This record gives sequence, C-alpha cells and structure tokens, in this order.
Amino acid sequence: MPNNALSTFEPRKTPVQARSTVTVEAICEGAIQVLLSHGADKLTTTRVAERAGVSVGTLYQYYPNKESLLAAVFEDHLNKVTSAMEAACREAHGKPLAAMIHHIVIAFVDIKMRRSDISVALYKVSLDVGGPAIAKKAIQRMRKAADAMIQTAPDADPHPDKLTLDVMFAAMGGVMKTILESGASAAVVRNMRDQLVLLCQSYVVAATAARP
Amino acid sequence: MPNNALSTFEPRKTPVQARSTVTVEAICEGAIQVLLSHGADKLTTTRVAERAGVSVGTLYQYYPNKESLLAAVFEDHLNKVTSAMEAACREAHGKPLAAMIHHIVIAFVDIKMRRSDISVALYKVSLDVGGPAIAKKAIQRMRKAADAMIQTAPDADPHPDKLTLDVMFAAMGGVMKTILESGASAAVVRNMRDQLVLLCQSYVVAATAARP
Amino acid sequence: MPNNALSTFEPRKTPVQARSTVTVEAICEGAIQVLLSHGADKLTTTRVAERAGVSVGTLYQYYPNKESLLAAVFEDHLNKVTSAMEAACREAHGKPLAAMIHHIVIAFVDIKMRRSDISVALYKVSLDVGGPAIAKKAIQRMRKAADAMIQTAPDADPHPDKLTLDVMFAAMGGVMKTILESGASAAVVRNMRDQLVLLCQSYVVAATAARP
Amino acid sequence: MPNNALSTFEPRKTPVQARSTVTVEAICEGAIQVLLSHGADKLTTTRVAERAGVSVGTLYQYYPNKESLLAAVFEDHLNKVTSAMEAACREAHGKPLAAMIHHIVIAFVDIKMRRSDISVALYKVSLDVGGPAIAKKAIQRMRKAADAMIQTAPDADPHPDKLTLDVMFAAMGGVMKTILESGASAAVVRNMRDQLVLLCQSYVVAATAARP
DNA sequence: CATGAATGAGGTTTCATTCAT
DNA sequence: TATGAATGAAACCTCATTCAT
Repeated sequence: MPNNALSTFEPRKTPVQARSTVTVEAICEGAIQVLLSHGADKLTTTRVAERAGVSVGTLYQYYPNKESLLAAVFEDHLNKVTSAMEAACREAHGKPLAAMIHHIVIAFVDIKMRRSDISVALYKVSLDVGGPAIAKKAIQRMRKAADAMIQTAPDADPHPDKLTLDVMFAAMGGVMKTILESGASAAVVRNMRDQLVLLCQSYVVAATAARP
Repeated sequence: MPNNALSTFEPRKTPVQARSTVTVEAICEGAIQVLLSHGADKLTTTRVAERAGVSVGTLYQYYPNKESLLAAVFEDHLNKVTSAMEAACREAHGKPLAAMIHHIVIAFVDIKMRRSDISVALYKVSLDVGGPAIAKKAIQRMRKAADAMIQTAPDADPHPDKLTLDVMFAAMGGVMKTILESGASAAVVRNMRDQLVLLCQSYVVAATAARP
Repeated sequence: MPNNALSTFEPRKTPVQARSTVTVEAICEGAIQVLLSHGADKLTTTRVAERAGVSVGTLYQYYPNKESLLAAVFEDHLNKVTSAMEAACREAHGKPLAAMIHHIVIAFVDIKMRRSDISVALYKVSLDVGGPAIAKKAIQRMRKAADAMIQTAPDADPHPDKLTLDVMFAAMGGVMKTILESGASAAVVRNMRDQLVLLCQSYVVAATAARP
Repeated sequence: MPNNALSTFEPRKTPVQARSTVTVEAICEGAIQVLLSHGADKLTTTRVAERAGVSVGTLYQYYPNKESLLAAVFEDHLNKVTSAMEAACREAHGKPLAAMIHHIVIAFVDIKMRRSDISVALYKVSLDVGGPAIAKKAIQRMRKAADAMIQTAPDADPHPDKLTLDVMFAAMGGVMKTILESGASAAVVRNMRDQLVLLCQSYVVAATAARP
C-alpha cells in the first residue's frame, strides 16, 4: 500500500459555482452508471465522461486522476450510508438497548439493500482506492452516533466500549457483504437480517456483561 | 458480474510428468511472490513467469488466462485455510459448545494471521476471480465440519442450524478482514480475537436458545 | 468464414475536424506503404502507425481493429478501380458493342497495372477482410455502369443479361489476377490484354446470340 | 516475395516405409480437417498434429516448417485436380473442339465443387505458400493435356496456341473462384457453369480464327 | 524415432492522461 | 473553461519451433 500522496485523491477544485456543482454531480452519477452497466474494470475515464455528457478534459479538471474520482464516489456512498445510520441512531434514542440495536441493524440492512447493486459494485472499487481508510472514518462516525444513542438507553450499564462497537460494526459489514454477494432472495435476506439483529444484540450484551 | 464459462478458469492441463508438477508449483508460488511484492494490480503474467523462472508461454500452457491462474491461487489458499479449520474442528470434538467455538475462532484467527500478507493480497484478487463462488464452497466445507463437531458437544441442544453457522462464519470473515486490513498490532489483534470469540459464542447460544 | 458482425469492420469515428481527416489519410497511406514494403503478413498495426507518423493509439481511434483498417484500405482501392471503370463505361457510350468491350477491358487492365504492386498486395489482404463481399458490391456497380453503357450501343440486341456481365467481370478479374501474380513483362501483359479483349467480346456476342 | 530457399518448402524426408506413409497422410488429412473446422488462420501446427493423432515433434520430422506442410497440402490438392483434368482431356479425345471444351469445363466445375469447402479454404492458404508458382506448374500440365487432346480434334485448324489455352484456364479459374466464394446454390452453379462453357468455347474459336 | 514441455519474440489492443485549439 | 485528438507504455496472449527424455 504505497503512499502516493493521499492529497492526490482529493478533488482538484472545490465547486463553488452552480455550473461546477452540476458538472461534478453529473460525473459522479456517470461513474456509477458505468459501474453498474460495465463493471468496475471496464470503467474508463472516457466512458464516464461520455455518460456524464462532458469531455474527458472536463473530468480531469475536477479530479486529478481516475482513483480520486472513484474514491470520491466511494466516499460519497459511504457518507450517505453513514448519514442514514446517524439518523437511525437518533431515532432510537431513549429506547432500551436491545431495541436500539434492533433498530439500527434493520436500518443498516435496509440502506444497503436499497441500492444493493451499487454496494456490490463498490466492493470492487474499494480496494483500488484506499477503501479501508475511508471506511475507517465512516465507522468512526457511526460509532460516535451509536455511542451517543446508547448514552440514552435506560438499561445500558456499563457502557459498551469502543472496541465492542467496532467489532459489532465489522461483523455487520462482513455479514452484509456476504448477503449482497450471494445475491440472496428477499426472504433469505430477511432471515439473515434477523440473525444479524440477534448476533449484535447478544454480542453487545455479552461484551458489556463481561466488563467489571 | 459476467462469468462467461466457469470452465475458462480451470487449469488447462493436468501435469502428469514430474517436471510439469514442479513447474505448476513454481508458477503458483511465483504468483504469490509477485502478489506480495508488487500488489494485485501490478501482477502481470510476464512478471509471474519471470519470478517462477519459466517463460510466459509455459505459464499459459497450464492456465488459459490470467484469471484462471489467480483463481487457482485463491482457491488453493482457501483450501488450506479450510483444511486447517477442519482439523481444528476435529480437535475440539467432545468439548462443551463454548469451548468448541473458542477453539475454532482462535484457530481461524491464527491461521489467517500466520500468512496475513497473503490473505490481504488475496482480498483484492478475489473479486476478479469469482471469489464469492469459491468462498461459498469453502464455507460449506467449514460448516459441515463444524456441524459434525457440534454433534459431539455434550451441551448443545438444540443444534444450531445451517443459517446460524453460516452467519457465524460470515461474521468471522468480516471481522477478520477488518483486522487484517487495519494492519493492527499483535496486541490489538489479540483483543479483537477475544471479542470475536465472545461474539460467536454469545450468538450461537442466543440463536439456539431462540429455537423451539 | 466467421464474419462476426460486419459492423466491426466499420471505421470507428468519422473525422469531422480537418486534423482528423489528415490523420486518417496518413494511416491508410501508411498501411499501403507497409503492405508494399513488408508484405501482408508482416503488416502490424504498430508498423502502420509508425509509417503514418502517428501513434498506435491514434490508429485505434479510427479503426477498431486491424481488420477494419485493412478492409477500409481494400474497399478504398476497389472504389477507385470501380470509379475508373464507370468513367470508362461513360466514355464508350454510343460506340458499337465490340468497341465498348474493347474500351473497358483495356481500361481495366490499365487501371490495375498502373498500381500493380498494390493490387497484388491486396489479394492477400482480401481474404482476411471479407474481401469477396466487398468485391461483390464493386462488381454490382460495374455491372450497372456496363449495363447503362450497352443500352447506348447501336448494335446490341438482345441485351446481355445480368449473368453474362457477371461472368465476364469474373473472367476479367481472374485473368487479371493471373497476369499480376505472374509478374509478366509489359509485352506479355499487352498480349494477354488483347486476348482478354477477344475473350470478352466473343463471349458477350455468343451469350447474347444464344438468347431467344 | 522473398526467395527464402524454395527447398525449405520441400518435405524433409521421403516416406519409404509404410509407417511413414501412413503418418504423412494422417498429417495432411489433419491439416485439411483443421483448415475446414478452424479456418486458415487458426491453423496451428500443434492443432494439426493433435488432429492427426501424432505429436508436434513428429510433424516436424516430416515437414521442416508450417509452410512446407501447407504447400504440400496445397500441391496435393492441385495435383488431384490436375490429374482429374488430364483424365477428362483423355476422355474427350477425338471429339469435335466444342464438345471437348464442353467436356473439360464441366469436368473442371464438377471437380472443384465436389470438395468446394476445401477449395475455398485453400485459396487463403495459397498465397502464404507460393501458391501461384505451384499453380503455374499445374496449369502447364493441364495445358499439355489439353494440347494433346485438341490434336485429336477433327475440326481444330489452326491449333489454339499456348497463350490461348493459358488465358482460357485463367478465366476458368477466376470464374470458378468467384462461384466458390459466392457460396452459390446448385442451380446458380449450373447456370454459371454453362456460361463458362460458352465463354471458353467462343473464346477458343475466336482466338484460333484470329490467327492466320 | 516419437514425445510434448518449454521457449520468447512479437502481435493486438487498451486507456489514463495531456495540451493545443 | 471545455474539448477531444493524440499519446505510448504496457498488458495479455499465441504459436512456430526445439530438444531432453
């Protein structure tokens, strides 16, 4: 994992003008379209530009290279997921711990399934793009939101610690990936989702109970 | 995910002569070396052949294309992991359920950490190669072994079902992937490993308890 | 003779800018140069691009593959020949039938001999490129022009039919090929040319006489 | 047309032993099979050997290189055609000139159509293999046979000369090639065949009449 | 004599990126 | 700023031919 200047992955200019914003969004959308229609390794910058209705040159005015574009797309996706998870956490404030976990696991599965095709396509992209690092940030945000949520639980004592929540999210992500890649039917997805609820609930309980 | 003809991924000829066997092994080993030294997307067939000490032509006499080679390497790796897991399952026969799970989770983490570099490198390869399908077979083998193991547990009643075990393995895989990609220190790994034990134990107990 | 998708042979983009037109012509000319200097099976796309003074990439921006390039070159050549033949037909309007045939046979031989090297080189190319199909279209054009010409003959009654003219052109082509490939001297060429005149004249007369 | 030692094209050793003869024939047959099933440019020496049931090494013991093999196949085919034509000429001895020509043209078309697939496949091979030179020899043999035949015609005076016959054969070959490549139906073939008879007859008559 | 594993030069094609217009 | 033609390194793969067994 050579460190070819993380800054290289950052978008080149901040879109302040309306026109730019439109263009940038068209490009991102184009990238997703190409991802879905051609797959990650038939995705070329030219093709993305075409789909977005701009020229390659324009694309390169906003993203210094292909990776930065894909990183942006990936991060964008993760941000949406994370935001939705934050919302879910807020919704569950005040509930008992088990209900909280139930709520956010259901929310997580729903979010991912809503655009399962994109999720699957992005798994491939992720690794070309420093995915784990980006994901780490997303997990941190989610952990924070979960932490705040649990603070409001009437029955969470002692509090699950950082490690516990990280492991929980990792397990959620892993099971979710398996679900998505297996192309499971809606019924199976529902089953696995319920299992995932159980898994998270029982783990968090056990992990907190194990603490002094 | 167009997978035109799985047979394309099959090795081309089975080595009958001693010389061939040596060659095939050299090529696989070469592929791993290149994977480790250059990474998945700087892996070229020419480079692999070079590292293996054979010519590209020879490589192509055994693998019809790059993907089939990588698929073979990936499958090989998974087979080793799976076999080790089967052994671990056998070793835990007759123990109480919690001890069983403890045993195999520890075994799993150890196995993966032993060649963590290879594991990480193969994550990238996996998706270019029909990885999920290959992984599914591996999980089936592992589930079977786990099933047989649990049959011998004095305290497992009722039995965890297929779904439970699959979810457990998916969670194990997911957490493990996170561990590996985070490049965690040995101490952190140990911590997460213990959490993973807890996660699996509590989940399996909860899942079986939830059944009639 | 697998000809998967004729469209594959079509040029990729139509040159709209002046620069492009120049480029395309340079490439075609380069292809002919390479054909003449290296022969059909030493013709590589790289070599053509080099000779044309452009990069391979540029070549592939106008022709999706080697075959489409060669097809274009071949078709171009045939078009030139055909146009010249059409002109020859027009020139002979109003003459007696025998004079007409004399005129167009002479014209045909002259045209082919003018760039005999190219003609010979293209025979080899032809078969890799769907030549017969392209040639068929050329023959149709020539037959049409010949038909119109004969309409103006004072002494052509009844009219030679489609089949007659096709056979005549096929014979002309066949004899011409033999002449070209034999590398005959100018004197021999003249002799054979006269024989070809005789052959066509006598055949057309006989074929029309044989009709009711 | 560089002269890379014509001798290179000659078979390597003369098969004196029965076993060798069998092998050589198997190889030739294999080459034709591959030609028909895969086409000229998917023909590889390995594939031919496989089809022939021998190893590549064995193939190279009888033919020093690929071209010599194909040249042999081509020559063999032409020899068969030529022999058949010689027989046809003999059969027509003593007939009137027009009947003679009728006879041999019909024979020619029949022979070529009998294995039209092979004929078509060999057109491609021909040019990679010094075809024209080989064909020239075949034409000489045919001209000789035709000459001898015409000697016995009661009504051929004066005799058609060398050039006339060569042109006639060239025309026959050219028209035949067009027929074969057009993939014409049996009915169309019959029509063209009759036209070819007419063409040859009228030409030979005209050509001899034109002489003093 | 036969075998078939090994060779490796060389061919086709792609695609991220630049820069003159 | 936008465009898109041009670039060219580099990837994958083939196949005629050889030679140790």
